[in-house]
Amino acid sequence: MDAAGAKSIFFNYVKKKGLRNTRQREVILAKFLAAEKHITAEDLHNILKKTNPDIGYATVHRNLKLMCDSGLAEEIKIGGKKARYEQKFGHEHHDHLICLKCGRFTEVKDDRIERLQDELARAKGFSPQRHKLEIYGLCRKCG
Amino acid sequence: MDAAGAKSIFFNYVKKKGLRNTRQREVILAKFLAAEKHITAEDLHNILKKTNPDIGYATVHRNLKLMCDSGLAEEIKIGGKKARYEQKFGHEHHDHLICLKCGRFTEVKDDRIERLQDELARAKGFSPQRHKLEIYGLCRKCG
DNA sequence: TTTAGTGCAAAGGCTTTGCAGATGT
DNA sequence: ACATCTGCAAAGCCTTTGCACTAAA
Repeated sequence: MDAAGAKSIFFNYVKKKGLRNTRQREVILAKFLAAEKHITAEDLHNILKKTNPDIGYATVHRNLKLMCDSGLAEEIKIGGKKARYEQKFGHEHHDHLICLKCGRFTEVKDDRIERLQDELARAKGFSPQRHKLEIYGLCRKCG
Repeated sequence: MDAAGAKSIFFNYVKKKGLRNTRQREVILAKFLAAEKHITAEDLHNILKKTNPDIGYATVHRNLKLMCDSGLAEEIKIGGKKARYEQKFGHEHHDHLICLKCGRFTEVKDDRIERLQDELARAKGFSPQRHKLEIYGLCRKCG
């Protein structure tokens, strides 16, 4: 699915909720979709300031939260540092390899692990809904 | 290993680092070891206040950090909320099932998952050191 | 007696909220 | 019109730090 698709998902959600389609909301969404994978609210705000210096930090936060509610974005916090936001749409679930030296993330996924996680949870009488797997270590460059 | 063993690990570390063995340090450690598995700094501070009302919050934080450095404790942050501290000692690595309704944690572990994680990382040229797996869903009671 | 440790309060770092004015619908 | 949205600044929340004093070694 392309950015236009994501846009319509988001604005359908907004409409359904009786919320409004503002100039800021539109540009925040557009820049978010065009941005790198794991962006912070601050980074996004900085990008926005170039073209829309009037947009406030709070508005960026409010809209990122709304994007998460709509299912378009997901908040991830790594190491208790500031939140990062990831596009979920057209972007299937994955886990992260996080380099302890350079801090870069790599996305990975393994169906066998996914399946085992599910089994493991169910074996404990738990109904899994989602999960987060982060593997910390050294990447190829830093190792 | 018992609490006495944990204590000596910690104070050996403290000594080796040229640090000191204070009254506060001793009681913070003792209460931490006696406390529930995933305690927050605030909870620990509250417990301490009962017997040692003079101990400050900052001191609790400072000592929890020291316990982490010594390898005795581990800081875990779940959902970006306040940090929780876990006893690592005599307590092998495990993952967490986290109930979205009641918030309770359950510890789980599966060697097959551990192995696959390792393989997966290495296949990407990554040298894994540690990882964190959190599975969110509903526990038996809340499901 | 020297240097780490402590308690307090203040400062940080990030996120959230209150408010008055602006703006979609 | 009227409720949502926005920008600003202030407040929150938790953690960390600066400082003068206390206390290990």
